[in-house]
Amino acid sequence: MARQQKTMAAALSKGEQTRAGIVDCAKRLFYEHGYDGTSFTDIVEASGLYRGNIYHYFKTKDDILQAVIDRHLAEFSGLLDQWAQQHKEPKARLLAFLNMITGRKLELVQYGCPIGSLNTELGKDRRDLQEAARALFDLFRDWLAARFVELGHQDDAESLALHLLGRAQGIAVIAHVYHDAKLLKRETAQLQAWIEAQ
Amino acid sequence: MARQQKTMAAALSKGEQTRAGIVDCAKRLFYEHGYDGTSFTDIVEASGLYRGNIYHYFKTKDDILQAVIDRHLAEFSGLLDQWAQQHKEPKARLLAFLNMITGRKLELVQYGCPIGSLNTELGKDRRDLQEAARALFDLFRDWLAARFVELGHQDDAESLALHLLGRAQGIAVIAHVYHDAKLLKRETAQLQAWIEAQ
DNA sequence: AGAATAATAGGACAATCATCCAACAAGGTA
DNA sequence: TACCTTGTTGGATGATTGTCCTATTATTCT
Repeated sequence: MARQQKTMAAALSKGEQTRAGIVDCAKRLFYEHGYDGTSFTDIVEASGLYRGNIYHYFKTKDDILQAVIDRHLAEFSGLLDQWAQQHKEPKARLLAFLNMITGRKLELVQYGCPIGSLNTELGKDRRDLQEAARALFDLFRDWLAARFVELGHQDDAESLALHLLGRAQGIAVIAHVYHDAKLLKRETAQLQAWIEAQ
Repeated sequence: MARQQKTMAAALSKGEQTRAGIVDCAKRLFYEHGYDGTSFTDIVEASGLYRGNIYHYFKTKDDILQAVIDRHLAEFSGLLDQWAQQHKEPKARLLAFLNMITGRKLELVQYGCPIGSLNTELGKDRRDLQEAARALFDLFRDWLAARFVELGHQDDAESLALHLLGRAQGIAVIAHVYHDAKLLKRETAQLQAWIEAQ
């Protein structure tokens, strides 16, 4: 019975729901307060569980982070597929990437880029975890590079992808530091022009 | 006697030396391990003091951070003055900014930008401290903007300064995430061309 | 229905954290 | 010399951290 439910779209067992809820809360908390700034207690309280219970799902805090990274990967991966379906022109697909940025400008201004700030934090003292978080950059880098290949830039597709990623990161950092949504709009508009010139 | 020594250039009293040593160690530790990743014990051990002694100089860890920010401000401010003296042409002065980045590429690749990563970390959970750390960005923004005014961009000098700062931040983030010094060189070369086109 | 497994409840653990204190030594000043 | 400020030593503080038990209850499978 439960096996059959699993084949259905959104039918999760009770445990799977709890686990997903923990990852949801942790994802938000890690984004808003950082990995180190979020304690086990914070996650426990946010997900409405008891201390010991969460340990039934994740052995360590690092395991929770890995699950959060996997969740991010799944969500962004879904977004990329969506963009590829919605737009057929390479440039239109690249512009969808910029639309995500402007569409999320409020949270970006308030908390910075979830991928960039996570990597920056983990890069300081947790190189092992940063390697896992780097996969999020890889995901975008490869997808963007594929678009530049579509545009005929076979030789420097990866360089262009990393250039675009870097520009986006820089915009996020400055917009976050100065809590300036207008700056974010202005700079993404410049990036848009850059894409259209490729 | 001690009063007279203070009027001399590099004559610090014993206490002032100890205090400067604490700030030195904290500056390095905060950069390499982050603010939250550095404990009081770490600072105490790195500066070769005893636990209680450090409290004689700084009441709280936040006070140490403020002193570290002030130290950064003083050092970068000295750098900016130096560049202004060494170069008279506005573009040459702007290129000196890029030379700092390429000159520090090894530490940038290893630990990221000291200003950017500090602001990113503090922006998560310590808005009060991030406001203090933002002064480091202000310092560069204002100096760069003054150079763009010299180049005749009176109206959008600040926008151009923030654009340049953002580009530099993005380069630092990506180069750090991928530990890629070549990427840093390649991207700064593009920024150099951008400056020369202004 | 009964057995096996998953999930919940609640507390305990040692370690580490920033902070603080009080006694002590040193050094310059009167 | 006596005094007072500055600096040193070394430990103690309570709060918080991540991790880990052990019962007990709920769910799932046969």
